[in-house]
Amino acid sequence: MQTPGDFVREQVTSVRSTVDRVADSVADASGVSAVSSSVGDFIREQRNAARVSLRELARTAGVSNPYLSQVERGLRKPSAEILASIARGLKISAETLYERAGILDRRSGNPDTVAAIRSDDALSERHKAVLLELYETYVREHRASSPAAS
Amino acid sequence: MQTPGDFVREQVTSVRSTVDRVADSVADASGVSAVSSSVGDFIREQRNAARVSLRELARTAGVSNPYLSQVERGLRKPSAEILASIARGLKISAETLYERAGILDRRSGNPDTVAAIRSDDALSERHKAVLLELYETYVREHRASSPAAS
DNA sequence: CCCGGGTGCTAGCTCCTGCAAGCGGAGCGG
DNA sequence: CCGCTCCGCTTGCAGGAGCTAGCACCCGGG
Repeated sequence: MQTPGDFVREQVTSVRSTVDRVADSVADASGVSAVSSSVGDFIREQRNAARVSLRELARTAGVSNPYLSQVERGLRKPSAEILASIARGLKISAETLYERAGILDRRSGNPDTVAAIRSDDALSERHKAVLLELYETYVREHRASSPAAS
Repeated sequence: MQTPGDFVREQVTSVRSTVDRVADSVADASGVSAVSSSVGDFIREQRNAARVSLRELARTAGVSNPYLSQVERGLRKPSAEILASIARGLKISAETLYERAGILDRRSGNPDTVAAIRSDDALSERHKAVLLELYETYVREHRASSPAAS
């Protein structure tokens, strides 16, 4: 029989490829300190953190590369549809970009993520354990890369 | 120019119409009949439910009345900014309109957990993406194994 | 040396959003 | 009947979104 700990490890391993990429961008993110004021800056930051060229992001997002260039530099104000496409290309949530673009107000404060996961009855206990394990790992990484917190 | 009395009356009317609409939608909730396909239909429904004229909504939303007319009839595709203004004028959440407009796909699962992860600033965007992806996978698995959950 | 392919950016165009102006119709007081 | 105000809609236009084509630059290989 498998212990819960083993199961957690197995799950984490199963998403390793994705995590590896994330680890890369986190390692990169240590140098990223500038607070982006506009959406474009934020997009460019995320793109650079992901080590993706402008043209490649344009391709995966289904946008023309000149237009993406102009958006990143703040020369054009992309529509929500384009923002959603870019978010998809960057593998981040559309809400985040909308928020940066000022078309979506920030959601309620800072709820406890751990509590939310623990009390979520759409998850089995084992899945909760996986998510919590991964979550705490990420938080540790984040703290290590941005000591400015607290 | 507007007298203070008019202003008060306007506010009272606004509140009352909101209450009316809530009551309506509650009564409606028993059987959702009118499913609006486009955003415009939904806006018009909400406006009619609020007993507000097109011109008045246009005024409170800060949009021109001809344009609002065209939006409601599906002749124009409003930008997210305009949608946000209209949502404000209708006193409904922007997310709802975005969802109707197809520029925001509401994720599956417990919205509280999703919101918690999204608004957790101890996580990078890419970490959020990983956690959300994993979370959704788990929720789907859970639903598949226990279809009894409503 | 030059060529192919990569990077990001500029020029010019088309299409459509969003607005101001104006239309006909409905209700209401004189 | 006329004049006024509201309703929603149509028209024509300015401006910007988003694209295609092409620019300059850099790098590795023939």
